[in-house]
Amino acid sequence: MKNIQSVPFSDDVDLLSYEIFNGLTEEELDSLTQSMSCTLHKRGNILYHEGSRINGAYIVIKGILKIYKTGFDGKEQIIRFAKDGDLIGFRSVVSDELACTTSKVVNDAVLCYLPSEVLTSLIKVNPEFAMSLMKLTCRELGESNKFLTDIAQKTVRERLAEVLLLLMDTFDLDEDSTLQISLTREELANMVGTATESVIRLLSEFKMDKLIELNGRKIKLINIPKLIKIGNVYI
Amino acid sequence: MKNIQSVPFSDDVDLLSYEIFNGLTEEELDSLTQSMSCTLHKRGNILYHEGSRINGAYIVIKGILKIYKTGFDGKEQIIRFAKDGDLIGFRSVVSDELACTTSKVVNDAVLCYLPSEVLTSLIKVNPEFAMSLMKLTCRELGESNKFLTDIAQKTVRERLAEVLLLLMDTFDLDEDSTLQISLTREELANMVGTATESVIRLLSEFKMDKLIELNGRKIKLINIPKLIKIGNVYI
DNA sequence: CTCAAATTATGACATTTATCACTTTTTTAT
DNA sequence: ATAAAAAAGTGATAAATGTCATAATTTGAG
Repeated sequence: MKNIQSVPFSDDVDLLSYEIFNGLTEEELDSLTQSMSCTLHKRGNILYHEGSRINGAYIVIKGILKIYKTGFDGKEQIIRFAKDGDLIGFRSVVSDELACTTSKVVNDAVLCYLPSEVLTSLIKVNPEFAMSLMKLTCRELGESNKFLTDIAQKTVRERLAEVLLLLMDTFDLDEDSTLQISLTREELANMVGTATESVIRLLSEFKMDKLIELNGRKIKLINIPKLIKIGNVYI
Repeated sequence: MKNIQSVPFSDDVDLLSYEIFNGLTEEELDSLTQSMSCTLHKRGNILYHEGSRINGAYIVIKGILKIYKTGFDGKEQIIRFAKDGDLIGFRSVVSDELACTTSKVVNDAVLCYLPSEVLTSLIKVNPEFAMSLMKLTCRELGESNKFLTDIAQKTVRERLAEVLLLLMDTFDLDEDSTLQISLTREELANMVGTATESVIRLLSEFKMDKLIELNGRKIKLINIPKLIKIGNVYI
């Protein structure tokens, strides 16, 4: 497959710098490095499909992936994005269930594969690591519940404002206060949970109201306080 | 407070029978029993509020609680229900964050309080217990993501059918195929993520279509296959 | 560079769902 | 048992959002 390439594990990647691996000892980290295989994945590549059995997790070294579920009529619902330092696929490994989401590369990514035996044995051997993974999952659960409530109660307009701010938090703005990540209108719709046309119209409205500027897929946030107000986002 | 009463820890409650405590040794279980304080909570009692700091989790011995988030305009979004054997409040203890939900007693409940130190020390000492808690959280996360997708993509009608089936799975039907749990229309609306009036109207429609029978808050499911079809529920 | 495919954009319209105002019924507390 | 409060039910209406059709523009593969 031309869109996956094996890449040597680069020595300048410092696993320790990733929050998840905080509790690991030097030796554990070394053996982890040994058992990892790292690959380069091109945009569009699917790591795993919803419903498939996965035998390990991936740590994202570089790049961006979208994690989504596919609804009854085939429409994607984006659950979250993963970027450097994020662990993906881990939920299915631990819960011993089939993957409940699909992971697709949005920006070319370098990923390291962690076989589930390695992961579970680390959990059993190192309680601090177990705790740190558990924290991770609990935070994710908190976010998922929050977003569930938002989708249930906020209007599409409010949710779109919120999503723009969420993207700002996750991927930052460049010097120009433009969102560093660029998504298609459809992908935005799949985050917000609405129709693509609705996102297009609302973005135009936001532009008219001088909240944002649009330049193809680049979105520049020019009135963040107002977006916060519209999205009912309390920080 | 008259709606909380301390109750002696009854010897016929077998903690081991709860899935979460599977991995614990006899001694661990004994010391756990020692450090637990059990109380009886009346309907309407709030265990903890969203945003409050909680210093322990509760194991539900008996009764039903609803776990919900409060939206911007004060509307509740029910995330899940907890019943015998379920652990609640645990997420905030582990992630070391403020409670992100409120827990309210729906059916009078007996709850045992587990101080967070006891819980965290058990996690550190017993990897199997840690794993079992992690599994629990991961499953919950999977469910939350599924529900998120449903709310984002399904119609209110579909979601109501789905919620009825969910309640069937969680609380079973009696001999009469009536849902064992009875909720107000507003509570149903707060699960489905819609207005109370919409639930009232849709329940009437379901009744007209001979899918259910209504008797006050008692809901009898008389055409489950059709409900499955309407809710697009694949089992 | 070029062309097909994908994406973005826009208008018209249908549908769903929320909101409000009000009545009836049920539940709860005293 | 009775009054007050809460919940259930109903209709009218408005607002939000989805759907469909179609055109313009952009993107990306070769």
